[in-house]
Amino acid sequence: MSKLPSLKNLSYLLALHQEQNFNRAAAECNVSQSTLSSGIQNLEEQLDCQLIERDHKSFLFTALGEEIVEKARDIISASEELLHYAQGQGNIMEGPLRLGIIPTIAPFVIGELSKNLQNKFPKLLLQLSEDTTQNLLHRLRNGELDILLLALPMDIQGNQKWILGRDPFKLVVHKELAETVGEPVDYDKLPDRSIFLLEKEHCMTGHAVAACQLTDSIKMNPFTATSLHSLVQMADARLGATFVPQMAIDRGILENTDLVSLKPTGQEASRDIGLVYRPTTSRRQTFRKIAEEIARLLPVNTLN
Amino acid sequence: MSKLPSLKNLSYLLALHQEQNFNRAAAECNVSQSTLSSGIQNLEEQLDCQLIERDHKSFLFTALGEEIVEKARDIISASEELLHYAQGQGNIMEGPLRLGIIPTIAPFVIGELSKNLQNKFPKLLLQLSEDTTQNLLHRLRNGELDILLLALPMDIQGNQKWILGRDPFKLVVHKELAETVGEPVDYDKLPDRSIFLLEKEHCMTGHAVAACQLTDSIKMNPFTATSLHSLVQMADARLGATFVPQMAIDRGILENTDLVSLKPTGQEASRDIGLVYRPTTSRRQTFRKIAEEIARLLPVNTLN
DNA sequence: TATGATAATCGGAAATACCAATTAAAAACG
DNA sequence: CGTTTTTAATTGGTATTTCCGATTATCATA
Repeated sequence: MSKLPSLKNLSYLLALHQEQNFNRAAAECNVSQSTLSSGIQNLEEQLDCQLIERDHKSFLFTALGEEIVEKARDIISASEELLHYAQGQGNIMEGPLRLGIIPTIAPFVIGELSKNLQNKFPKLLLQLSEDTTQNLLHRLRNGELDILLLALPMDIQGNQKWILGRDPFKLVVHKELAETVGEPVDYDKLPDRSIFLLEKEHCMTGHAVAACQLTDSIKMNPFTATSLHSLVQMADARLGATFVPQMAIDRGILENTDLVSLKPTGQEASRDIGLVYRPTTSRRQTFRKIAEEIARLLPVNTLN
Repeated sequence: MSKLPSLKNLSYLLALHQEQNFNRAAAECNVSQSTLSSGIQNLEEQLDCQLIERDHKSFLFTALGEEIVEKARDIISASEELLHYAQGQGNIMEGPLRLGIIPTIAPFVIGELSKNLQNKFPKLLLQLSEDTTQNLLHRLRNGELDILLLALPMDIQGNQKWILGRDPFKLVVHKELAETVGEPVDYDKLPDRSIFLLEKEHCMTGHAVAACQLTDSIKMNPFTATSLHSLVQMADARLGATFVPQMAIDRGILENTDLVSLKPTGQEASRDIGLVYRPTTSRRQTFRKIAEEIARLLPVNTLN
């Protein structure tokens, strides 16, 4: 049997893939350019295949090379995890944990979550990152993040998930409008173009429209906001109505406003909140404990 | 950041864990005993923890050591998989595939299966292994096998599964007895102690009893057989009745006998057939293709 | 045509991996 | 009870590997 590739060479390959440049990749690995260059050649020899196509100045990863990079990433991160696990004497709730959260969830959980985790697992180093679902999934794949807190349903590609709980949507209107709309909401009683939503980059827009059975698009205003807090301000200024998730209301987003929240049309007008991770992770147990902590903070906890 | 452990040292650790002896482990790795010894010490130093307790003659793996072994196994096998994948130029249906099958499934699928796989994937090297569910699960965990074909429901521990299809149970009796029993079967019409089953090591016994709603244990004969073929022979000799899975009948297990098969009591008197694999595998795509091939051979294919 | 950037190559130095032989300690045996 | 066998650790020396700095070759571009 031929010799296994060395982790060192695999990490050279990853650095090269990330930097797309031998010098920078070498610097990244704290080795000389010549070392990295021969490391890659060495690897190609051992694997008996071409990983990069060289055209005498620059280079390109081959299709096979890209696939090897994917696999190498898993191996390197599993090795890092082993190292970290051993050095922590088997304590799984120790060291860095990189958690990505979408903007329509983050502000309403990170306060409580980081406080609780700090108390229960003082050696855990929570590193939060707020971004859109698509960017987060990309960064999870890259190994830049460990787990994601997302709203579902959603195409999570090759990843795995746990559904932690449910977060109902509420229609938020100025209190002087509440009477005319009724409860559950009759959208027909709202003026045309009076419902404001977030930019389409935010998955909440789609989730809210689907969950609340808001099919009549004439009711929607073409202006889109970039944050829930903006939407609330607009509603408070009597520009119209909007949807707000229950968890935001629980954390007081409507305080100091003249807004009221109404139950929207639709039996279960809600989004699911889930934790997403790579299927190849070796930290399921750690993630599970994080899942339990987050689930306790949700309006409806459905983690089994 | 401290240096990653080398794959070489991790493989020394695995060999030591398997052999529980430095000399044999060293031989296994084709290195001298001193090399392996210092390799392990090296690893302990790098990981900054004690992996084995030495008592001046023998040694014992520490709890942490055992856990590190588990993780190391995943890393080594992922690396082997990467190597193999690269050397096969990305062809996932190439090289050895170690498949474990329980004895109440194996004889009825391996013929067709290996023929079909041979045709479709001539470079695939199928290595079959027949054993009980418990032993197979143990060997899967050890990395000795890649995937298992089992009957479900079953505690598959930390592993993952695909349900491939359903396999109905039939009550098999001598044709002269068929009239008196009726269809669907009325167990009360059978003499006491007239139902023969397999040894309790075979999961089929439990599955058949549960699925066919055979609660009245007085009907069962305390003698237990070691194979379905024995059971059939006993039924043919008019010693009693027995349960046989549809897939066995489809493959002609009742040919050249005077037996008939009857539909047992119970709406869906059947077992599920599933493929089980380690959650940390990197060969899902390969396994999926195997799953499709197997599913086509089952009485009821439910693979989505 | 010169300049700068890039990746590959080469030769020597440093680090390491490895082995054979030896030691130390305990277990098995007579 | 002493001898032999088995086991893992240690030691010292050798072979191998890894790594770097310097150099070369190639191309882009100024």
